[in-house]
Amino acid sequence: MSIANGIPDIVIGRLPVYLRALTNLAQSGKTNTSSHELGRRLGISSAQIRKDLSHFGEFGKQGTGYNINYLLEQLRAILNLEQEWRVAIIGAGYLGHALAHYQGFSSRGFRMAWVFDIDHEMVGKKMNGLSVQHIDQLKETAKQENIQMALLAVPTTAAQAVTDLLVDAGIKAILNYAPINVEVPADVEVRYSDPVVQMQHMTYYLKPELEVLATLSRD
Amino acid sequence: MSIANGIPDIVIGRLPVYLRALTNLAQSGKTNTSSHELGRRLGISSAQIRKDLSHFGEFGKQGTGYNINYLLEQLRAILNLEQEWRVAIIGAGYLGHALAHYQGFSSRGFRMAWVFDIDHEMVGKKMNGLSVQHIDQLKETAKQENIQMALLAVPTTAAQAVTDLLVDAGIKAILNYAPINVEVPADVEVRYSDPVVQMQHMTYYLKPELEVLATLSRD
DNA sequence: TAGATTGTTAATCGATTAACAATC
DNA sequence: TAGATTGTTAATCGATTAACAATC
Repeated sequence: MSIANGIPDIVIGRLPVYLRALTNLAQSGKTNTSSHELGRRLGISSAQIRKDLSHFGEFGKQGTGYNINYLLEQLRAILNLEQEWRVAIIGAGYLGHALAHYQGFSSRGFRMAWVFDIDHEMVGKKMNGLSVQHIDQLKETAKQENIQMALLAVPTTAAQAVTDLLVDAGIKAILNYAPINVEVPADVEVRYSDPVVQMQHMTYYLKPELEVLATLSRD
Repeated sequence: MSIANGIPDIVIGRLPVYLRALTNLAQSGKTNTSSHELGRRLGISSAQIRKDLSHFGEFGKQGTGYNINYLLEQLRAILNLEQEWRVAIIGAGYLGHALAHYQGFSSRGFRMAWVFDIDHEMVGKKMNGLSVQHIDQLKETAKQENIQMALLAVPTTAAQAVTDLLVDAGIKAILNYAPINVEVPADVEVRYSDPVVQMQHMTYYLKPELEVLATLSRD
């Protein structure tokens, strides 16, 4: 995570969530909303939403709230989503396959048109119309096609080594699906997507089963 | 997210990350570590790690740090991971397919042995050996098999309706992969996994391309 | 013993919330 | 106008960090 240039990273992290909620509201036919309505939908306070937005300007009107399309435009500009970002999928396994077929990227600012794998057997195979390339070609392709981001969907054991290749290829943002923390230079963004971390977060709040083990451990 | 019973939710959220890092350290053959080493790996301060752990007890020794296996055991106990949690995959599309084939669940406390879909055409098909069931069977199966958690991998348009079915079936924790905030009763945990939200968080920090549009918008 | 590292306290830092004047 | 809602300030609340006595 970058050191935020004045604006807290936790605020930046909420903007895509606002963007998503506003998009959903717009699709349901609404043209206006308020910090209260948005907050209710997201389970956060209206004050927090207004405060977050106030870091970037004034986007609403007293009495009537926010024009959804206008606020969407502004959020897209803030998040640098006025351009299309080019993203490589690294790893042509089941997860890479699912990512290559996911329909939700292009409408939200991302072009996923490249798949790489280290296995020569996979090279040339098609994934949703995309031809799998060998990872050795990454650097050249990344430069040519101006790829700045990668989704890392390789086995845990390969994650750090492949990350090093991504960095060497000039990739500046990595979403890592492998359950391991990778090291990168300070100018490279890394975020993590590990379902088990999220699931284990939830089990803390769940009622454990009553079972023999529980009884035994009471001694 | 639950209201934490005294212990901040943000602390709970870091425990699975500690658990993961410690597991990786153990696998690399180490038996001991320190808050400094762990912090360096995770990019957080050693003080924060010690403070987080201090909410639950004393797990280390002055001078020598932490026994990795002991700390792993303690963290598993805190996160209710001494039992195996049973988890249903909802949606037999590409993502459901990838989840059904993912090898990383069982070793970390989760048994993924059930796949449901709303499409009758999918019912009976096999996914990594699992027979896809119709969503109408969810409630009965969930009770019988004591399923408490679900991974929601259905289209956005179906997410809320299917969530209602999950809640009705007694599911108490949902990891939602659809890019929409769903409403649930207060006793149900929901967390989100939306790659685009993470990617849009990163684009904020990336240098936008220089392009004609950028020049024009400077006026 | 000397060095290392814990657990904890107090201080600092930062984020959230409540409240309200401004104004649509 | 009356009602609604913004943007912002100040107060509150909470999280992080620095420092260190205790002790392995």
